[in-house]
Amino acid sequence: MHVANLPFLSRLGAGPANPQRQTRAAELAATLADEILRGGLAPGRRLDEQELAQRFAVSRTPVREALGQLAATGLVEHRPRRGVIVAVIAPQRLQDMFVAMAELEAAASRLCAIAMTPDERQGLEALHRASQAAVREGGIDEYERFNQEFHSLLYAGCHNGYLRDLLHATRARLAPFRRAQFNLRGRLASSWREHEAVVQAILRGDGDGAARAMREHLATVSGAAAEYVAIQSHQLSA
Amino acid sequence: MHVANLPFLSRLGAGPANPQRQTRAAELAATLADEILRGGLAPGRRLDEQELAQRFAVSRTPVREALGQLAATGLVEHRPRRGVIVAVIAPQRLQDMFVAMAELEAAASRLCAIAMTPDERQGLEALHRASQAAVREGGIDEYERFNQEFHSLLYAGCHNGYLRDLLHATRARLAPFRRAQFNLRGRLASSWREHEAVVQAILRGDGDGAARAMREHLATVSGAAAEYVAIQSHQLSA
DNA sequence: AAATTGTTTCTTGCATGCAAGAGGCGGGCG
DNA sequence: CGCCCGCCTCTTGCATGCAAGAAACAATTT
Repeated sequence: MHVANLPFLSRLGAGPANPQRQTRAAELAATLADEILRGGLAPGRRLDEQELAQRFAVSRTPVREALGQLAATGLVEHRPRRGVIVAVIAPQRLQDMFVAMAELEAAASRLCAIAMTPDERQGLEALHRASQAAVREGGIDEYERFNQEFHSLLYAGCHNGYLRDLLHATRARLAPFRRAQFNLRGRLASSWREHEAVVQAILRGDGDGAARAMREHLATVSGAAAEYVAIQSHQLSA
Repeated sequence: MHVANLPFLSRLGAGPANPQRQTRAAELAATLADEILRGGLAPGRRLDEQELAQRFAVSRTPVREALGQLAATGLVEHRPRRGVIVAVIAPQRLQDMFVAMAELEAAASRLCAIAMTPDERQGLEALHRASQAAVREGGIDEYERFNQEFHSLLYAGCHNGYLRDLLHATRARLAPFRRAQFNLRGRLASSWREHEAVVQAILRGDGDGAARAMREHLATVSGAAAEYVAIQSHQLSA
């Protein structure tokens, strides 16, 4: 690339209210992670340093740093001297992740039953009640939003930052493989009832009950893993 | 979609020598991770690029890549344009990690009760029986080795690679704060009895019981978190 | 003396250059 | 006709150079 170092151009498009400027490498890592988790970059796809450098109008150095960071998080795989590819998740590992996710959510539910503040309990109950309307009217999209918020309240309510990080990260990794719409179709009512069991157990301070209810709830959802092979092969062919 | 640090999936510093040659950056990252987890580099300590470059006889480039990877795993903290320091773990987060660790081990125990093969069950029982000798003779070091092996068998027996990774990573992060000897002194017999409860539940296929027993076992151990403040302030002053 | 501001120095972030490994290709060989 | 081996090219890994930000310092002012 023959473009000289033009640092005075770097703020273009960055927006005016840039609170605290990050490094290029961090921005790139965030952008690429986003694309991967959204499914825009299929597993197995090669990430060429020069190509990315051109695309983002930077030199290879920050690109390399970004790829290295992504490799450290497991989102991409680094084969020494042979380049970087988007990580390919084996079907067995995906299955493991769904199972582990259920256990993590169960643990969070248990902690919620013990540790949630009265306000948080009220908030959870209120949200759950509100979602009932979406069930009655069959609003899948709306219910899915309630569903996400429901789980987010649990992540917050467990009052455990580390567990919350594990949950967020695992959820993000599983996001490309969740077909929420698909899973919810025809299951709105039963999903709501499963949530109901979780909520009631939490409200009565029954940690074991909350954990069990959540595990059962997710056991049905995680059947989605079966889809994986089809999705994976489809993505690889693209 | 926002991707936070995914500190827990790091395989840095784990595992034996890689047969295939790695890059300098990866070696450096592994070495530094090891030093940090062993406590050789205290939290808050500044990591100077040039200094590290000299020490390892490389240029700043691979050092920077290594530090970036460590930052992605959460082991160090990167302040843009202000350098890198060894991550300082807040007391609250440490407490959270102990609690989460207990939940993860409980989950593993549950899965063991369900999924362990007959061979694995026999192996676990055999190890547990063998460790009884160390208890009788008061061999703390010996018992600690049995203890580590015991937990390793559970990590393997749950047949869930993702959960195993979470457990390994969390255990590694907590390693500097575990004072195993301290915790075991005078507790050998009770620790063994707690293990006994876990083993028996697993052998009879009682997942809930195994999880509960493991949670109770670790609840006593995690009191170690209280030590943290003293350790931390001591390390910071060095 | 404390605070503030201008200056100097040090460190980081990024671009570029170069050498070595990996993969592709064509020619010689079985 | 297929296989193996050397060459060539492309990519990666690392070193180096340079500019900008941050910290350290000094001098001036209040």
